[in-house]
This record gives sequence, structure tokens and C-alpha cells, in this order.
Amino acid sequence: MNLKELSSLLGLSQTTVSRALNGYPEVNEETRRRVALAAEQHNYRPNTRAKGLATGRAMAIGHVIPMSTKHEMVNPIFGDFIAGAGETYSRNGYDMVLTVVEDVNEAQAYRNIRSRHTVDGVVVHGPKMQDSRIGLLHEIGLPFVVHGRASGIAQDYSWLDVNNRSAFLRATNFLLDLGHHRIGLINGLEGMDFAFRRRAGYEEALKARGITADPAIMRSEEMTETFGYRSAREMLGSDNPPTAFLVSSMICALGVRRAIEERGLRMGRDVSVITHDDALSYLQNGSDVPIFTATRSSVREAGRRLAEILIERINNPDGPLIHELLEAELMVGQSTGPAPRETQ
Amino acid sequence: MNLKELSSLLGLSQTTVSRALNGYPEVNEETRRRVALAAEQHNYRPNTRAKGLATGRAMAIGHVIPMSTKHEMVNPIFGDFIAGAGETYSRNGYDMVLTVVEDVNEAQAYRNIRSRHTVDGVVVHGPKMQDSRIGLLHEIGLPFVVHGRASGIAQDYSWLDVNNRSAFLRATNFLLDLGHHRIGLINGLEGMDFAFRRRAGYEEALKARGITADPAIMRSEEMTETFGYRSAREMLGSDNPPTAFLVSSMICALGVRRAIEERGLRMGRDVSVITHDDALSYLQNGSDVPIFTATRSSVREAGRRLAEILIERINNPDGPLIHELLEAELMVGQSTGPAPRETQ
DNA sequence: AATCATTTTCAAAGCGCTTTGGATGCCGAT
DNA sequence: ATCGGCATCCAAAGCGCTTTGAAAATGATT
Repeated sequence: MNLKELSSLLGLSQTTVSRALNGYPEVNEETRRRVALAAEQHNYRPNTRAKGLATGRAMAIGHVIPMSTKHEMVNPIFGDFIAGAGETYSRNGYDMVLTVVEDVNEAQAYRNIRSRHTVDGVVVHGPKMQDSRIGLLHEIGLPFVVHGRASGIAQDYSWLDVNNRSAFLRATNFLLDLGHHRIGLINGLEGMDFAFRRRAGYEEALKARGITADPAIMRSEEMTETFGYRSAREMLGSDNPPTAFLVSSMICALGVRRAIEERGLRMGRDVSVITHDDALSYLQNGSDVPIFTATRSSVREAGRRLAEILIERINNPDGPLIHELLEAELMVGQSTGPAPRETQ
Repeated sequence: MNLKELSSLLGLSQTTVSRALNGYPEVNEETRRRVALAAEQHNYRPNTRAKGLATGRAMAIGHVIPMSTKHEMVNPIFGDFIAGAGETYSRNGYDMVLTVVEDVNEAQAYRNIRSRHTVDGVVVHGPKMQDSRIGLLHEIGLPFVVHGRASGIAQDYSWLDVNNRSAFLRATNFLLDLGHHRIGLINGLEGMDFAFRRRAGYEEALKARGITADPAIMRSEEMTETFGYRSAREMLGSDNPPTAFLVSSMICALGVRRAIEERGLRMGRDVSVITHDDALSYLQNGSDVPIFTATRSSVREAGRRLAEILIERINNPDGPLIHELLEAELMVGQSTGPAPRETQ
């Protein structure tokens, strides 16, 4: 059923039917009702492509997912982010189109998207420091919002980010207050902006208490269970092991816990752990009392909100840029406690 | 840059340019080169919507993600599946469009997709027993392939599935051979077809050795870490605790391990665990020797292959239906060992 | 009854592409 | 000189929608 058929069925012109359906004022309310009813009955929906062609709007938003051939990691937060953003899209009549692309071709992918007119805007995921995508998107004139920020970019742009620095600063202080002096940092890949900021917060807190960060107990890698396990295991086995860990993701933290327990230690008593928790739906931090003390910020909620911002930008491209900094909650769980006495 | 501009720039008709670019034979090779070069230089890409409108093909494939308002779980395998499917799509010039929808509106979402002509086909995720989507998609005539199968559907349809029954049958036998008689099952939600088949495999293996499955040590829920933890904890605390667990996902298994260790037991020595492992990129089962003995099947690879099947179906809708049953590997890791002596 | 303003409807153009059904020119064959 | 065949190109229609500019119908005003 297309517009032509529907309108001839109603004995009306396409113009009128189209207007009736799109809520234009210059159509009799009685007619509008008739049209709406018929559309409903025949399950009429305008052809997306035709509509897009006529209006110049795709009513779709793009997400480019770079996929490295080397380290084949799919971002575990991706599912939840998408779920959140998807809710907003649905509510506003937008589709979400994903493009999986080898990371070397990422720039070309954005250019394609732009010239093929498939989407009205894009979300930039996982910004790195000096991220080149921001300049590119500006250049080709594709509306976008960044999930996170990119340090070292002069240009201004819209973003939504968690205050990673402040979260890790507070977490570090929390551990320091508990008497921990030697705190291991198990962080995401350096080069990722969020990892950089978290480290900055960590170092800042240490420095404020006159402690210099020790590279021997700082690691930076892709955040897998294995990485958490290995890092913690190594550090705990060293001469001067940390009494606490600050970890960048729940998955890593699971590995850290494994290493702790493997050594016959008890998390929360012998070794404290604070992790960042993205509040992933399939990886809840316990049910009532959190397992891990955590800096918590829902990535799903971020997706929801970021999608709103992007839609706002699309509707009003010349409007002001939007910046939103979410504070993570510091939730106390069972994985932290006072530092053990010096003699252990 | 659109076709009109490009062709007038070249002093050719739109027809010729279009044909040159799409590899039609009736165009001089010399001209074709000129056209290709100009297109390249001006970064010309045909407008997706216009092309789609003209050809009647969207060059896009849909994934409908139902989102329950009650249990807000995002499927953790989703990211990896999408990554795999996305690779295939990219290679074949397809876009991927996701629709997040409240589960009560799922049927309507498929109808929308169909009548709006946004995609050429869809992937059906997480089939339940008696899944109603299959009948619906048949009815509205939208090409589709199911990731998994739906027991109790008479109609035939294309699918790609892991042999869940056989995987869990083998895993159960493996445990039985190690002397375990009391094996707990920590399964996904009943109603999900895969969970049903896994239980069937488990029960079949037990039955073959004259053991009747004991509902007291069988659980079925959404597969979270917490669910694994709770289930294992309860069972281990009972009068007649299992000596081994068969678990439906790695994430659950992490919870099971936590419960085991919390009791001061050692996984692999005191209690054995086999889990299904979807080979998620962010949740690798150890690096060299697997942590968990596991029935393993890459969901990413499944995505890749399933996308191929769907594209094949779209290109040849009247071709034969395709069924592919992948066997999971049974990988021996550190989480299994002989059953402890009766007296413990 | 004639005029004007307002409401309601419509025909047709246009969005950017593909594709049908010719044109045009060139060649060798008649 | 004429014709058929072939290679190469083109004008125009059509995909299903929105939107412009104009016409028809209605109601209000004199």
C-alpha cells in the first residue's frame, strides 16, 4: 500500500492525504480522521526512502564501529550504549544504522556516510586523545556528538562524558583515607581519552598527599578479565605489593578478584578494590550490597541522553554546542576496607 | 556532488555515467575510465535513498532488539554477533539498521519495517519456543534468517544454530566420566529455545546412565553473574550438594566460581564446572590454558555466517532454505577434575 | 446577488537515482 | 549507394514521497 493507492482509495489527492498524515493544518479535521483511519486499516507507512528523498532527511543516525584486525576487541559497553540510544531514537522516529569498518578505513567510512546521505548525524565512540575524527566530521559537515571527549583538540564540539578525572580522584582519596598508600592502577589503553583522564585523577590525588605515582604498579591495556588477572597477579607477587587496586572496568575487576583469591587473600580485607562500573545490564555489581566498591555511571543512560543531544543538534545545527559532564557515583561495596597493618 | 552535476561536468548523460559506474557493458572502456576517475576525484557516492527508491532495494538489513521494561537485560552476546554480521555486511555493501523496541511492540515493529521498506531482510535474535515472529515474517513476506531455532514451529525457515543439545550432552558425559553423579544445571531462561535444548542434552546424558535429573539442582534464569553466584551458593549449601556444575554462559560461570571460592572450595578440584563459551572478545576464557572447561562456539563467527546466509536469501528468495548446525568444541580447561571421594 | 476572505483540495514539479526504448554514428556486407 | 548490425550514447519515464502554487468550495460581508 503506497500513498497513491491509499489516496485513490479515499478519493483524495496525494497532497491531501500526505498532509493529513503529517499533521498539516490546512486539512479538514473530518477528512483527517477518515485518512488516519484508512491508513491504520491498511497498515500504510510511508516508504522511508521516498520520504527521505523528498525531505532530504534520512531520519537515521549512524554509528561507525571500527574493528581492528589485530586486537579484535568488541567494546563490551557497546550493547548497553546502543540500547539506551536506541530507546531515544525509537521515541523520535529515527533509525539507527551501524557500520562496521576496519579501523584503517574509518575516515573513508565517514566520508561515504556523508556523501551517500544515509544518515543525518553520527555518534563518535571511544574518542582517543587528539582524535582525528572530530576534525574530519567538522570538515565534511556531518552533525555529530562525541561520547567522551578528546583532549588536545582545539576545535569545540558537542560531547557527553563522565567526569573520569573526578571519579578516580575521589576513588583514590577514598582508598587513601582508608590508609592505603600503595594503590595499583589497572587502566584502559593509554591513548583512550577516558584512560588518560582517570590516570590524571589518580595521580592528582596521590600527589596531594605527597605520594608519587609508581609506574611499577600502573598498567594500561585493553580491559579484559585476563588483563585484570595478570596485572593483579604480577603486582601482588612483587616485593612491594599494593594493598589496593583501582580498576577501570568491572570485567577487569573480576580478573583482579581472581588473582587476589588465588593468592589466598580476601578481597576487602587483605586487598581493597575499587572499579569503575558502567552499570551494564548483564554485569550487575551484586544485587543488594555491591560486590565492588565502584565509581558508577550508567552507560545506557549516557546513550539515551547522548542521542537526545544529537537529535537536538540535527534539528538545530546552528544552535549552541552542547557539553554534558556526568558525575559518577561512588558506591561503597564489599571490596574495600582499611589497609592491613604494615607487618603482614 | 550528485549524478546530475557529475555527468554535466563530464559532458555525458546521467544514463551513461550511471552505467559506467555500475559496470554495465554498453559503455566504452575509455569513457568508463574517465567517469571512474572523475567520480573518485569528486568523491561521488550515489545517494542511498535515491538509489534505493529507483532499484527497490534498501541495501540494508534489519535487526530488531526487543527491550523489556521489566528485566532490562541487554544480551551480552549482542556486540560480538553484530561485529561478525557487520563484517559481512560491509563486504557486501549492506548497511545494518537496528531498531530498539519495547517487546510488546515487537510485531508492530516488524510490520513497520516491512511497509516502510527500510530493509531487505531481517535477522531474528534469541528465538523462543513457539516463536511467533517466524509466522509473522512469513506472513508479511520479509526475508529473514533465525539465529538459533524455534522448537514447535511447523513451518520451515532458514536458520543457523549451535548444536546446543549435543554440546550439553557431551559436556554432561564428560562430567559423568569423571565420576560426577550430581551435576547442577545453571541454565538460561526456559522459554528460550537454546536453554530448552541444552537441558534436553543434559537430561538425555543423565538418563543414559540411569540418573534422573533432580529439579533441586536445576536453575533457569537470565544469565547474570549474580544468578550464577546465587544458584551455586544455594546448591552448595544444600544437604546434598552437586559436585559439578554445567553452566550456560561465561558470565554466569564467573558467579559460580565466586560462590565456590567463597565457600573455601577450589574449582576444578572440589567442584567441577563446565560452561558454554560464546568466545566473546571481551571475555576470553583465559589466554593459554582455558580457565573453564567449556563448550565453545564463536558467536561472532555465527554472525558472519548468518549474514551471508541472509544475503543469499535476499538475492535468491525462491532458493532453498538454508539450515546450518554448528558443533561446539569441548575445550578442556582447569575447572574440571575427577569427582571428589564420597566422604568429604 | 455580488464580492471578498478563508478553508479545503488538487495538479504538478522535484528529490537523485535506474532503466526503458530509442537515437546516432560507424563498419563491413550487399 | 544502401542496408543491417553493432557499439555507444541519450532523453525521458518512473520509483513514492513532499511541497509549491493555484483552483475550487465555502462562508461572511456588503
